[in-house]
Amino acid sequence: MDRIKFGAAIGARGELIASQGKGQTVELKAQDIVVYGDCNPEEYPLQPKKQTLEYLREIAHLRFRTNTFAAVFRVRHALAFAIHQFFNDRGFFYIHSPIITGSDAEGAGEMFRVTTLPFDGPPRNEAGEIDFKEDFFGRSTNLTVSGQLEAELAALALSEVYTFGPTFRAENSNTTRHLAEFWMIEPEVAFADLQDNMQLAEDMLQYVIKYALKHCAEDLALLEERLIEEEKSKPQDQRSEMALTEKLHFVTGNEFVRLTYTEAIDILRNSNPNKKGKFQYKIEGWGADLQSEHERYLVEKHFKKPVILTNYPAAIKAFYMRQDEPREDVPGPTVSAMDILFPGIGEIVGGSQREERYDRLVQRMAEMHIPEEEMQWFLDTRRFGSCPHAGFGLGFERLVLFVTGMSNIRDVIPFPRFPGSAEF
RNA sequence: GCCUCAGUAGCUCAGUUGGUUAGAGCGGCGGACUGUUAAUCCGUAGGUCAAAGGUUCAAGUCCUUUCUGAGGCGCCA
Repeated sequence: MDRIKFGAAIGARGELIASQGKGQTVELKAQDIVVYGDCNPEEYPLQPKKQTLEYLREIAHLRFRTNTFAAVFRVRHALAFAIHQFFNDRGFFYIHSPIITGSDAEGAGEMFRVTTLPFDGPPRNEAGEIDFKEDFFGRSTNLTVSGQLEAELAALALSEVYTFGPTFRAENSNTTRHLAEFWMIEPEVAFADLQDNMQLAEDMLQYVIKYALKHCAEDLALLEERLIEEEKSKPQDQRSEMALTEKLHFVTGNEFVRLTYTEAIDILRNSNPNKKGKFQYKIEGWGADLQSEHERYLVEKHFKKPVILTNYPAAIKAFYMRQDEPREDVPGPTVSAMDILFPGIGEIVGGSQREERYDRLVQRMAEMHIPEEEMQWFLDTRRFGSCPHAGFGLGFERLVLFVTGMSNIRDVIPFPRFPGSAEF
């Protein structure tokens, strides 16, 4: 008995009987107990008490053993499984897009270089530049920032596809919702337009959240309890209006609000915080990108539910998004983009109908200085049997963040990678 | 990358306008008790106050730099 300390691994054999204790129905009346692994409590970093998430993050190799993280990772599993099930039920094919990519023209952010060249004295060409022809792949390569372009290639053959894999961004991002290595789901659908795209995203989000509510009830209850405890120490006005499961039911039971960027600007321009100068960035006119504070206002104050914003100004969006027909009531050119904004998380989905018209796409690439010669393989989809299609990217960890009610994205992935940290 | 806040025992924290030997709870160890659920009671050990430098008769407390962590912003999913 002396060896059974907190954290020890034991095996017990005995009779399962009705329990007299509170909060449990059965208990094991042990006949014999084996200690498999001792655990010295003086050295063991975990203790049977509340410990901060920041501290547990520093011992991420042991934090699986806490109730909170065990619950988080079971929910994470359920969500991943539900995503595959959702797409499979709808006839989508799971495509494995490459993790090492030769493309660096996607413009989705800074990339991590993949190389086997030596750092001291790499081979150089006649101009004195590093000669990547000598590198492992015979060219410069990076870790992928998105599987979208490859998914488009597959969609134009298999019609309905999705990717679900690791994604890497070398941005120096220090926030509660960014990681350098994260998992992204990217469906891509042929013959779909922006409306279809929005519907697919909303259906998917509601499906997987319902799945979690149904299959992770105990874990969500534990996480909800944790949140309620945590909020007791916060001032009244910072507490959330809904408990976790109530919030999830609300999202699955209500349609997302859909509005255009232009409509959103009108709402924001006439909003109280804008008139009273409460926004750090005042909304002056049409064309500027929305700041976090603006998105939060729309989602958390104005509509109080998930919001899908569409038809952003072309100037602030990616080259591959489909150009809209000009409209008299819209001040400038727009594209068929959509961002889904969730309370507390911000952007959880970013997508668009794709520009399927070869000439328009090439023209746009030229405007944005995307080297055409490196993108021939992508342009081939538009040269040979192009068709309307649409897709989006869902940040998996942001979804897990929302469903578990955790507040830092570093706590919903087992071993988070972020600037200055790649431990374990 | 920018801004703000924080770093005191294994963990969670208190430490007043700078002023004698730096405190508590939990955890550990020793004992008592026990159908317990974060058990309880008694006793006990445990600290280079993140690091370096400075101001001062005197620094956990003030200043500078560095490191680490958190939050906000930007980049985005």
